Amino acid sequence: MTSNAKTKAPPETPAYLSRIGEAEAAIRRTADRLTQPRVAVLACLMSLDHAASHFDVAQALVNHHPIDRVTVYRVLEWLVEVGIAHRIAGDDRVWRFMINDPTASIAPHHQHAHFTCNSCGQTFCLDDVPNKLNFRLPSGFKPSTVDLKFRGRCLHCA
Amino acid sequence: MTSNAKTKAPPETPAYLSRIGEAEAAIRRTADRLTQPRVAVLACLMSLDHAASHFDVAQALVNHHPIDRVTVYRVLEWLVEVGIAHRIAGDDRVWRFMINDPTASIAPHHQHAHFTCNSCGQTFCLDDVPNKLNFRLPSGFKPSTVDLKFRGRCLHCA
DNA sequence: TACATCTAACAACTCAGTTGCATCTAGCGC
DNA sequence: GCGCTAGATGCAACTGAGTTGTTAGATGTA
Repeated sequence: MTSNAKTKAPPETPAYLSRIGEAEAAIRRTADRLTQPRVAVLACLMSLDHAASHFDVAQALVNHHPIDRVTVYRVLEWLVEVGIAHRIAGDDRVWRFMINDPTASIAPHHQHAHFTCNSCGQTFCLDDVPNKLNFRLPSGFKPSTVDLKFRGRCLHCA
Repeated sequence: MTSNAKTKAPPETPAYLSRIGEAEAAIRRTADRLTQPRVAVLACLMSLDHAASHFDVAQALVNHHPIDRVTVYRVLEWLVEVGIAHRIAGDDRVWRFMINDPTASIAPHHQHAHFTCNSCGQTFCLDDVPNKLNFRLPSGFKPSTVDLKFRGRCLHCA
């Protein structure tokens, strides 16, 4: 990256680079292999406070860790499989991914809440869903998981 | 439809046919045109107690009212636009549609709950979401709508 | 270091949903 | 009842997210 095509310097140190070590440690804790794409994708998710699509991740890594889009899909799927991340179905038919809260690692996200901002479009993960919502299901319905989704304005756009 | 190609009689009167009149009346209440596809699609949705995808609708109508799939998409979108139906984003990246409760026609479905059955895969609409769930959002988040989604076993599969 | 196994990259594919455009028709005026 | 016109339908082609198959390459272990 030279200066001939750009007039002002791009941000040369993306936030996710500082999470590389943390990501490596988390991947080592799984029984699976430590690879560059896994580290980069996980570090990227760790650096965000909101859910990211496969495209967001690939875009964030394109300068320092260019990764094939199929690999991004597979790594994200693997992160969900090993319990490091979870996926969120958006309104635009796009999966978004977010790191699980490590403090809730035993039964991650069986009770879940998300907030999607109508202004910036980002989805945030809200933990601490109470075990008993004051909602009465019709008789005959036996729920096993609950997903609570809010829409409105996030703290950045308020 | 004669008996030469079939050995046993198919169900010749799909449930939606009995809703044709009701559907026509609802469409007349809008300012828009009364067309065969609109009537058929709306009658089909009216005959179901669960949410249907565009494919489900097209499939249900294929014998008596074969409709182009693009038209199904457009009619479903129109039904949402005029407030007769609403759409639900599923976990399989497929939109599903369901009639709005006419008794809640003023502010339809700003507070909404759905139940997706892990066994039969169908999505049901649960009305009567309380105005105040006992859930505290982090400060800075200003919600305008809530969508509560349960997963488990429905009353048919329990 | 050699090897077996798992992973990444590439290409091609599937499928839900969209767009463009020509044709048709519901509803209105006459 | 007839003709006109805005708006709806049907067809074909497209888009874009996500998946699958296969081969080459990287990883961890003996």
